[in-house]
Amino acid sequence: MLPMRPELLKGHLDALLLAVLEPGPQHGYAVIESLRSSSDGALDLPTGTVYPALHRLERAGLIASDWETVGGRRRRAYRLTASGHTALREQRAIWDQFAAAVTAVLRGRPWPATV
Amino acid sequence: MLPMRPELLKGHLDALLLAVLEPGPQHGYAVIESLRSSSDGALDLPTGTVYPALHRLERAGLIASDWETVGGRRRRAYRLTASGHTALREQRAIWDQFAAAVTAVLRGRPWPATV
DNA sequence: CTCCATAGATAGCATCACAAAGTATTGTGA
DNA sequence: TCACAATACTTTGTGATGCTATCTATGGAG
Repeated sequence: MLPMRPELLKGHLDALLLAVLEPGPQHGYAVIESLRSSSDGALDLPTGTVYPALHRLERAGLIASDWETVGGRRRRAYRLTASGHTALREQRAIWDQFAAAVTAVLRGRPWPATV
Repeated sequence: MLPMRPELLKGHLDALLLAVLEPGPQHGYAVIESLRSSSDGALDLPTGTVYPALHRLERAGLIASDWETVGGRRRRAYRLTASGHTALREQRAIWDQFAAAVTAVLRGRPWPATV
């Protein structure tokens, strides 16, 4: 698995985090592992990327957190808010468009008119 | 067509430019129009984005340029170098991986083991 | 007792697309 | 004739954001 260039993720991280939290609450460390496992190691994000991003999403009101203690360890469980669910829907649509556009250009073929 | 958030493109622009230049030389202004038309308006990049990016690619040796005058207007025709062709191949592979990983996470399904 | 996995935080940096402003030429419409 | 759009290129500065590096802390394995 090639190491992912850092900048590639820019602007797409929020969508990934929201998507990972969609099935149910998770704490930060678990989010990192979810991303890694569900992408077969392709998305192996450092804590310095994920934790600040979660804080940002919480400030934006897209997720909320509760502290919990499990096995003597404090952890913060994040869950999607209503706005978070809405944002995730939008982000998915934006990603689909973006991905289709980039793929079309990279393939050198014109945009598929029939979508 | 939704306005594309700026950061989404980060790290992917080089691949797009190389791909547009693959069929043959083009000048900057034409590159912008190629991107717009081949993405049905989704990729409508400002000159302040494209021209510096072309300079960057030229400094990196992935493209080369020749000045030409057409109808009294000076324009710079860019073409892929050998390194540029190689880079484009790599970038396509990287994009495919990245797109597959993001799509998998957004779809909430595990990475397809059979690729 | 040391080391690793778990769990979290953050300061500072680097990258890069973009906004905004400018130069210059050609063609068009009033 | 004169304003304006389209063509064509350039550059300065800024903002957003992911990453590196470093730090704190606990629990279990060896």
